[in-house]
Amino acid sequence: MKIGILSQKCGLSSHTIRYYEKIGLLPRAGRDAGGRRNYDASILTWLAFLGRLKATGMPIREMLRYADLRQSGPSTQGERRDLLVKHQSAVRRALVDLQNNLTVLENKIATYGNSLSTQMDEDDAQRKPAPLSKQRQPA
Amino acid sequence: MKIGILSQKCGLSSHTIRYYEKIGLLPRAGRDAGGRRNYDASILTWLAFLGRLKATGMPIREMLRYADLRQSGPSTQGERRDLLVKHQSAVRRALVDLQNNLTVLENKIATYGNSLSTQMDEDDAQRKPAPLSKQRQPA
DNA sequence: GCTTGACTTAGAGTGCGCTCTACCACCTAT
DNA sequence: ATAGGTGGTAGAGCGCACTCTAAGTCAAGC
Repeated sequence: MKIGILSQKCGLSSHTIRYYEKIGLLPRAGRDAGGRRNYDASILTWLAFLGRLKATGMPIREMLRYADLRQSGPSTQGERRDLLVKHQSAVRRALVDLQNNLTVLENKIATYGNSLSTQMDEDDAQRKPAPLSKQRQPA
Repeated sequence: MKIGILSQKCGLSSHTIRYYEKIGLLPRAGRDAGGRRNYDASILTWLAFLGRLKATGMPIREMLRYADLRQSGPSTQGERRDLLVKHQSAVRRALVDLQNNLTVLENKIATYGNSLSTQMDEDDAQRKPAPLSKQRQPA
């Protein structure tokens, strides 16, 4: 499979695929006679997995760490598992935070609904302070 | 309240607070005789609200839109509500996606658990393709 | 009255994750 | 044989959201 086809199948641009290879997220692809990358379908599984990590907010640095462990063979399975478990916790915290913030947003919208031409001028007057727990936002 | 105190109270750096004012997220602060910003406690409510929007992934452009509507007085309440409702939907979708992706991650970790020294060499072999629904990731 | 430190401005720099450009090589169809 | 499309590399540029620097002002404490 050439890079253009892979690009269509995985939804990343050829540019991005080459970039991923350059930084080490993808293994160096085999080449044809003319030096063009030639992919095996198996790369799609790996790209899909990377997509999951990305969609759950894992920074590229960390994906790289995982990719490196993977390259190093089966002896690194434990470490890889640890990395995923750690990430899992982070995602769970992010999920809880997002849920809380959504609830606050819903309450806020409800007050808008109630106060169409009521006493509210300052729309930012929160009724319930509601815990703004430690956000997962980068410091 | 001077900017340093506000900074401590809201958890943003003085730099960031000035930056927010510069781009229009915060109203131009009143100044003392020496030209220094002097804040009223009410700004904290607004900053907290901005924090919620940020924590739910709203880009600054959109917060700016909201801030501008707010500046324009109560006649913009409907528009502000619409903006929040739209954002709410986006957050809900993001939440569902995150939940799905977390589930996939959990399954993956489970297979790691099962396959300590089993047939698995390629850790990225997914069992169930599991819908990688349209992600909220910027295209 | 002099130092210290929090403040002011404009604007430069940073880190992330791409995204695009320039320019060249190759391959296929007409 | 040539034109167009696809690919290659190196490296510049971009959008976002800050973050920091430089150079100066001002008020308070010793």
